[in-house]
Amino acid sequence: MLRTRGASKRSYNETQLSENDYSDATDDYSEEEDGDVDFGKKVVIPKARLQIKPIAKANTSANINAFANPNEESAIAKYPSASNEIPEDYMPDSVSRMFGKADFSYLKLKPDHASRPLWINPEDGRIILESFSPLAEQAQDFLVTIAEPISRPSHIHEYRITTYSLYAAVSVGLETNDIIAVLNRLSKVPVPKSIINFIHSCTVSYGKVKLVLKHNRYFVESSHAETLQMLLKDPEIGPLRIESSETTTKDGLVSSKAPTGEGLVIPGVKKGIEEPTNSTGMRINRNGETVEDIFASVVGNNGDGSGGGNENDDDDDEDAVHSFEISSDSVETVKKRCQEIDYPVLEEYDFRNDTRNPDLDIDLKPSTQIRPYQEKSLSKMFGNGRARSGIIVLPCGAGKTLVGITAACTIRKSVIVLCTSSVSVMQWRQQFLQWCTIQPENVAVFTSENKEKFSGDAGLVVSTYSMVANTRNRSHDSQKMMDFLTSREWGFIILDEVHVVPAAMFRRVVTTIAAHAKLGLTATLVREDDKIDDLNFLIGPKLYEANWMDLAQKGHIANVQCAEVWCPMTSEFYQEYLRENARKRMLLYIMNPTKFQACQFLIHYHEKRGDKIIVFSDNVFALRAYALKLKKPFIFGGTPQHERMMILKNFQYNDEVNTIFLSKVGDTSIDLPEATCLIQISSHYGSRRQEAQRLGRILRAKRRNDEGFNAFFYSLVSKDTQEMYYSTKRQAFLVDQGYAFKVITHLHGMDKLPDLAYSSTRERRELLQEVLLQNEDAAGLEAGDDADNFVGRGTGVKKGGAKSKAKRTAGSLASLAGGEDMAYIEYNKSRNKELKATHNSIIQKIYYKKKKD
DNA sequence: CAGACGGTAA
DNA sequence: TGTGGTACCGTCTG
Repeated sequence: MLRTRGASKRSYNETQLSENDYSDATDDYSEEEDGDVDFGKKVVIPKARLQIKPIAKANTSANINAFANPNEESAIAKYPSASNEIPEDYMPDSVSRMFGKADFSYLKLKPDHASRPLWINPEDGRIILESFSPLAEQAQDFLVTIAEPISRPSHIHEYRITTYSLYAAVSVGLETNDIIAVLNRLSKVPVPKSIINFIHSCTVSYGKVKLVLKHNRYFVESSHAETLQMLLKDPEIGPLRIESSETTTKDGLVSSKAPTGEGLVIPGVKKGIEEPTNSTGMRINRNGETVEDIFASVVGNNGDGSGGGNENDDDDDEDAVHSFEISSDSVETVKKRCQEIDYPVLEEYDFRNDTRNPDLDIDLKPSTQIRPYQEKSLSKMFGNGRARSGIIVLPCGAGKTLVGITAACTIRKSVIVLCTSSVSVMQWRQQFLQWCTIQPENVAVFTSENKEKFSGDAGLVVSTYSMVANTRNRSHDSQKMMDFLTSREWGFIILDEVHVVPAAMFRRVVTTIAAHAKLGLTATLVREDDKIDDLNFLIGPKLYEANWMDLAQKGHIANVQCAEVWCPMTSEFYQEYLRENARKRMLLYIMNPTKFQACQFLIHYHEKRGDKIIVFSDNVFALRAYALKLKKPFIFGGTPQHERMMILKNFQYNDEVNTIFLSKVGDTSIDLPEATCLIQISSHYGSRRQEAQRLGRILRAKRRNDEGFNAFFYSLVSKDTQEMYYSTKRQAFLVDQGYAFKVITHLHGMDKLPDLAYSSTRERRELLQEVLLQNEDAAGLEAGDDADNFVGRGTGVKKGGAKSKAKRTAGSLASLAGGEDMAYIEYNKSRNKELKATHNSIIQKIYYKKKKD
């Protein structure tokens, strides 16, 4: 039943598209590269492109239709049925939706199109970037500013212009005409009218309305009085205005002088790293350095300081600022409404001219240096000399914390940091003390066990979302601390793991804490619900998003080989699987003996190489079963804190503990030591964020660059089960980031592994009985009953073991039969090909086994 | 310190 | 095509 359902969702035609199309398309370009092409030459779109799915629903408030949400399309691939073979054309769907149903053949190519890297789809604002173009890097910088990255595999990147992305572009200082000019410059075809209109209609109203905090009160501000009048006539916003005691003009608005400011230096920027011309450290001017760079390289230097004065676009009105007050309770509503009516609210903090709030004595230590991409993200934030509120997206291990700390050192006002767990609270505190000069007495931690204020009139508070968002009874100390937090004005708030903020309770923190500037940090700006867009008005636009592949190539994060291992169900298990209901099925496919064996094999394999391995299982029963059987330590929710610490310490330093098993605790809230190999045994439910977060656990393993890949990520899935469906969904985020997932259908040598578990029918029967029994009285299972006395048992753990880092041994492959260890097919062929050419990894030595002749 | 509770993610 | 059952967190209480 399952099989037919899977099969009916997608046709092979669609999945087949990506690879073929790339090469076709590339050929098209190179054919015309000779230069003497007619302006009128038609674009030839290979037939396959024309029959892809219709584009999904139109985005709300988009002026041109069909701004599709990529996530709406189901990512169900067709899986082969009972046989062990994979069809040759099996392919996941990261880019298959690229061209939509559009036929571009009516578009006229520019004569020199070959040297221009962009295609623009006139119908939905999708932009395709040829990432092999010499201009690709600059084009990417530009695109990431004005458009949303949708999918960035190796050769072709897909972006989309949306109302949000344009909002972000304007808020980092780009102007309508700049956007269009650069776009036109980069595009192979003239920018379509529809797109120009869209950009115009979106951007004219952007940046006109601001929200400012004064004396702990909120004001909606604009240099255009008529804009505010318009807002006040809005049925939702109008009633929310509160009468200010200040003298108001006859139109009900308060007027004051507009602030000015220039010449800001971000600390920590190493002189002359990226731009040798820049000898005085990076000075950021009103236009934003990065943007200008793009203009210079792409548009040429004709701009005579192009785009100057983009902030206050109507010069005549520049000096006067009008405003009306709203209560803190209505801030969210007002911002939401403004976003809806295409007047998104800009939040900027002119911290250098803020004399009312006391300065915080904080600076980066001289030894602290930030990386180019960290600097780039910060230049988006401080591009006009003020602090813009918004979100910075960096992969795990890329130094988000340091970005936050540097921002705090730039603003130099009281700062509050919110985290999801108390472990990260301590980490933030520690990192602040490590990287910058803040004094410990100026740092306060606010959690259930620590409620001390800082001394002095400015300081740093680190706390958790639940502490601040709590609506229930507070302890006395907690209430006092909370009063302290709400009674004062904060210069800056850092929201760690900002993707949690849209949650119903957590979102209130952004208004209960009155902060001038807000910075959201996350690795994965995705949620499985539709709340992620709310961040646009809760926090602000996405200011910067790093490309994982870029960072990996530049050695900032690890280069990870991802693989999905297909484990056939044993016949006994599959029979039961078909019989059981959804809940029991889950346990059956997780406890599938073949999967267990695959796990055992991979652990064995990677331990021999000297890898440090983390095995993830969402399911606690399976976690324990696997770990106990393999005699490895495990940590789950019920594991007491000191035991966790002990296991992690051993994992980190003890040569004999190279594998640990983790439940969902490992996703967040555990400070994991470096690992180089990750195996997921239970990965049901399609959480892209969880998948990315787990992969993030091995991204720090970047120094050991001995074989091209520094780290390995395996997902074990039981074949022909529900798991296959979820697995594809989960991978979507990583595939969009450009990761290639290989499918491994057979682990050669697995059956020859000594002590292979469940190799006899009897053992498998017993396991099945156990699983079925477990199912029956699941209620009777006391979570964690014998976990306590497990630690270290049977693993040969020597407590406080020898301090030595993992070593890689290269020789292990030879010991494996024939060198053809696994059979695989490739998910993302182009990416894999690339890697194959330069690297000599394990999986490479493995080849795709075709059908037996 | 356990246990109740409410929160989150999917 | 949506909701749900599970694992986990943090906080407060006695």
